[in-house]
Amino acid sequence: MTHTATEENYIKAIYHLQLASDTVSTTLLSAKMNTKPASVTDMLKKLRTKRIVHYQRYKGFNLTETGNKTALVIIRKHRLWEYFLVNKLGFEWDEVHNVAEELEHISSEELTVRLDNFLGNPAFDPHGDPIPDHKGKIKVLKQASLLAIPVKKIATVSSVKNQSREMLDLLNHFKIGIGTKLKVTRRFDFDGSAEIKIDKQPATIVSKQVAQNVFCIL
Amino acid sequence: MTHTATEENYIKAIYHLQLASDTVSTTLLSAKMNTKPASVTDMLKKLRTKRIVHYQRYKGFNLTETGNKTALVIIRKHRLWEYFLVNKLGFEWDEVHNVAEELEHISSEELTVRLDNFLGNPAFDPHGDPIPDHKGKIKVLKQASLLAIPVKKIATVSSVKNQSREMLDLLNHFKIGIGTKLKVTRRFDFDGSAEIKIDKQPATIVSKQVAQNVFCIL
DNA sequence: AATTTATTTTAGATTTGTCTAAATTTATTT
DNA sequence: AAATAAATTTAGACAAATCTAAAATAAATT
Repeated sequence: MTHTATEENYIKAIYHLQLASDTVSTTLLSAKMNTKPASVTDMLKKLRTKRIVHYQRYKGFNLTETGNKTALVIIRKHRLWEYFLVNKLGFEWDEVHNVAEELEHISSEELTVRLDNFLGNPAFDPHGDPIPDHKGKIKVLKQASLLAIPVKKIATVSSVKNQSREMLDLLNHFKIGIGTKLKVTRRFDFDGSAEIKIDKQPATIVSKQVAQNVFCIL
Repeated sequence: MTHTATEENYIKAIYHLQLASDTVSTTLLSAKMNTKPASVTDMLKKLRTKRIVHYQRYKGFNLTETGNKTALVIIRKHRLWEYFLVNKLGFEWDEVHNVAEELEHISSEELTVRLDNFLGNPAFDPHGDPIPDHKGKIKVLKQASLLAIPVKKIATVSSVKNQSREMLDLLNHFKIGIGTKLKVTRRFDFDGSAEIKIDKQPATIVSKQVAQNVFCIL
């Protein structure tokens, strides 16, 4: 079955909200979609007849098996295009999201397969988020933020949660990117900041806000 | 001003019909768009308020200056994506049209610029159709079909009108592609077929239908 | 437990792009 | 030039995705 771009956007949004909690509420989804709760209710009825969501009035909702698979296809396309935009067209990190929001709705399956191969079947997008493979399988990394990793262990930056321009600027200044190896040398309880060290460079301090958003594998 | 994908499709269709004759009729456009004449009338009113077409009821219509520029932007994107699909992703000729029909509506100007550069600013798409540059300028070739070029002059295949799978199959069999150098050695008036020669290969005969669709520069 | 508050749903309206059927205008033919 | 045919437009309707305002249900508080 095919879906409109709007339906796909709802499906994707439900998927992301379900990562936090299994059943999703109307108001929460309306906030994420920048629509009114009434519009969400209308859409849920449609998605229910398409067997994309389990939904009973007043009881919240979540994706069916089919809905989940559909979400993963959309996310796969989104992240493959982000990879393309950054690694082939030279876009910056923070510029790609909106364009990828449009590209993810291009329907051709053949296109997705060929794009995936052209890019070398990447497992992670430029922000470090995993790209589902053609079966919908996701590589899960055991990640922890700079707030949570043990002190003095070398870690590799694997993803960055906040994908704003401002964050990118700051990380560029610190010379931190996906794949950067670093260690947390000290933590300061007063403000939650952390001292980090990259190679032989002099140690620097990153704020709690930064530390919360930068994830590493050990 | 921005346009919906549907509006863009109408604009592009009007552009193509205008190549044949300067003013376009409702029925002709409805046939091209696979809609009813009444729907075309509705859309024309909208495009008129957007100053995309000159239109007076019962009198036909054509694109304004603005409409023309808009059409060229859409065609530019369509052909750049076709080039990408064939030359980077390895699609065949005849598979790319439908996908490019979707991709041409992606709105980011930055994307178009970067894609163009990534591809090396190509002047012609895989079918030999010219790709408008960022100013809307088109490289016009003095082309003639195999029916019209003089006998025994070496010519270079520059474009193919019919872009079907069947045509591609036949041209692959003859080893004819964009850029192939050949000459017409004889013509047969009975059925309009032509004998052609490519390099040192033995001469072959192509039907009138093929000859009409293959265009060359001298 | 009753009341108040918050959430969710329904009802009815709007916009976009389409349709059919009927009316109008233009073109063609006798 | 009148009659017929063809093309075009109008009028009114429908589905999709949204909205506002009001009603219904659930959750929280006294």
